Amino acid sequence: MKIATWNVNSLNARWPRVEEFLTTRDVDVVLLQETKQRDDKFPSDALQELGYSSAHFGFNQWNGVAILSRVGLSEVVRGFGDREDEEARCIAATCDGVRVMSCYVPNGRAVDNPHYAYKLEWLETLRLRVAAHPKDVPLVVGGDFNVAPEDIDCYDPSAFVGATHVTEPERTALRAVTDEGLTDIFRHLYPDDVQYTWWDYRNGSFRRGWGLRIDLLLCSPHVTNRATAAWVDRDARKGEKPSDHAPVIVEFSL
DNA sequence: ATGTCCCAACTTTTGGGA
Repeated sequence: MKIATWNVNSLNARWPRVEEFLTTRDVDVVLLQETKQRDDKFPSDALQELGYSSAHFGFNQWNGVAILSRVGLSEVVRGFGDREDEEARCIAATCDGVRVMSCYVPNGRAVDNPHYAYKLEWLETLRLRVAAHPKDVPLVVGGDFNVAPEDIDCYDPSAFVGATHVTEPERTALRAVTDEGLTDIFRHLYPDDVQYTWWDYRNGSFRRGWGLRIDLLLCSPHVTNRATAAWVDRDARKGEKPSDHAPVIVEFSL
């Protein structure tokens, strides 16, 4: 089984690349973030024609998350349901016995911005949802976490002093999620590999190798113990109209 | 530090977000 996560930065703008990905990468489940769509604009029919059932959670031009699956999709839960002004940042479903969650963690914007506190709160809510998950059901929590877990996941930690994505509170909040029994599968399989998943559109960051590894697949032991490989699909960051994020894929034997 | 991209809108340029 192959599960991918990909922040597409607008599904509408990215449709040709998403279609290319689905027809060439042979993935069973895809977790999307930043679809930037309302549910009624989501291309579920076009996805079905490509062989994927889908579920989407989106209110407007911001955020938006989805799950695509060609191995079944049931028990869909949209969002956390924890606040009146909830944003579309989380959706869960069961695909072939694996519970998957597609997460778009708030960016945080700046350490002194209210959005940063919101980011930490959001991660704590995610931790509670993971803690409440039955331990006998395989779980993969994937998405754009907007946190580089360690310095190895940042092209230049000195350039990020005082910036979001690398601060200790963010890393601690992310670690609190994984401490509930999940494993950052890429780092687990390749402890020393330097790989990034996001490069700013500006400054020629991709060409210069200025990236961060902020898109993660957090796996429960059932999946972690059966994982055979994980990789970043850097080719998806190249070519015509790419997202600023590359997909991350995990392969495991059910 | 900021060389881009994407979206909405009292749209053909601007502002917000990343």
